[in-house]
Amino acid sequence: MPPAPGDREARRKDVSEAVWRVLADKGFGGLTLRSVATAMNVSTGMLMHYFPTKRALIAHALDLLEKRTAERPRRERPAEGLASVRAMLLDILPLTGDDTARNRIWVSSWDLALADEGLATGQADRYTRLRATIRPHLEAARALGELPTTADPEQLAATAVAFTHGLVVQALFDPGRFPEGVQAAMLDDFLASLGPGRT
Amino acid sequence: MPPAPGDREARRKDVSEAVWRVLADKGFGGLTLRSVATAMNVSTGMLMHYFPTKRALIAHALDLLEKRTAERPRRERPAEGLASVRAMLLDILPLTGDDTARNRIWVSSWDLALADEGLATGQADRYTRLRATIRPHLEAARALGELPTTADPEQLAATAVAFTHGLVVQALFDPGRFPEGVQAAMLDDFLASLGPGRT
DNA sequence: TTACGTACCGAACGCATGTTACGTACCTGG
DNA sequence: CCAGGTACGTAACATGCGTTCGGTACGTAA
Repeated sequence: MPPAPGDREARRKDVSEAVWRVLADKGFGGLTLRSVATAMNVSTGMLMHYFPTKRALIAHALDLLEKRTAERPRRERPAEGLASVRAMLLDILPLTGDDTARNRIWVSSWDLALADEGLATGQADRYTRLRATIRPHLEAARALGELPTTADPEQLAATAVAFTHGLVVQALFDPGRFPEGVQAAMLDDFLASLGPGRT
Repeated sequence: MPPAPGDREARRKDVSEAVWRVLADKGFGGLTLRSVATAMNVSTGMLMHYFPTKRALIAHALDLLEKRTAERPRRERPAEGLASVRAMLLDILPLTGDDTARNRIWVSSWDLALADEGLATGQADRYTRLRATIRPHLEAARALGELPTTADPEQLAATAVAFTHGLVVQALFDPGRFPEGVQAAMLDDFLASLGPGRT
């Protein structure tokens, strides 16, 4: 029997940490077995014990990205409606260092995803799920009178996601111009513009 | 003297075409001297005659991307104000095959740009210029009463760019869900929501 | 104890990459 | 005509990559 049955998951966690560090400052283009190995001061052969091929490592990196995104600390959800949408989008924006790293890695993964059909549909599904998560809150907002009665929640969800991720990209490239306050103000103005009150 | 002084630029144009083809379906991660060479049925040595190093080839690819973006066919600009902004943003969205390829290559370049400080500031500057191009039209729109008098043109330009590029990314990954009509409708609704009329 | 399977290292392999060197064809200037 | 420089192609080079292989240490099972 294996000498340390519980260590295996612990080791994989160590590898995950090293993969994350590499991705955060080199991106997927700089993700290599040796870079990960030297980042945790082990040999490449050790990596192969836990991830038999590089595809497996990349798959693990993407899983890790999705997992860390799902398990990131989130704001409490305030009252239903646009306030909830605001909290969800604030949780996406690169306001803290961790958020910045996570977003940076997501953007980096797009190069890979666009070149691989399987990864591309995975990313498309992820967007679909994100819109589906936001949509009920927009429906609630409409019911509360925070949106025009003619508003299309599905389309608005796509618009909100578009605004948010477009802001993410601009903020990643020019963090000095998009500090936390600016991002929050842009989000608030964007959400306010969705409100009813026009002819 | 060189045997064909005018051919040099013609040859570089051929190389550009091959580089473009490679980028369009492999991205920057798949841009290699041999992939370009085989894409135009020549040897790698021939490439080195025109681009002595790979950095030069990458720099040329980025220049090409910027040039093709700048020189792409554009809609006529209608009346000043939001209608002009609409035309500018429509010119960005991936509505045609060429637009899709161009946007795909831009997104692919972000992985490279985020890992290289020089390229990152270049991309940041590009965004600054794009916002600066849109901003005067937003000021005109405000003067025309198409925007609230309290509107901040610089911030609105950033918001419009964010919405547009966020939509670009979603559309690239899920073109079936974002056909031309959907993208245009989203843009129109987004611009309409900026209008005055609220308390 | 022995036997065995796991964990891991270090070195090597095969391959693709960027780059360089050498050779040849060709056009141009004298 | 010839001399020389340019435009390639061919072949080799060194490097870094993913992957494989033998070997050692160790803990468990019998």
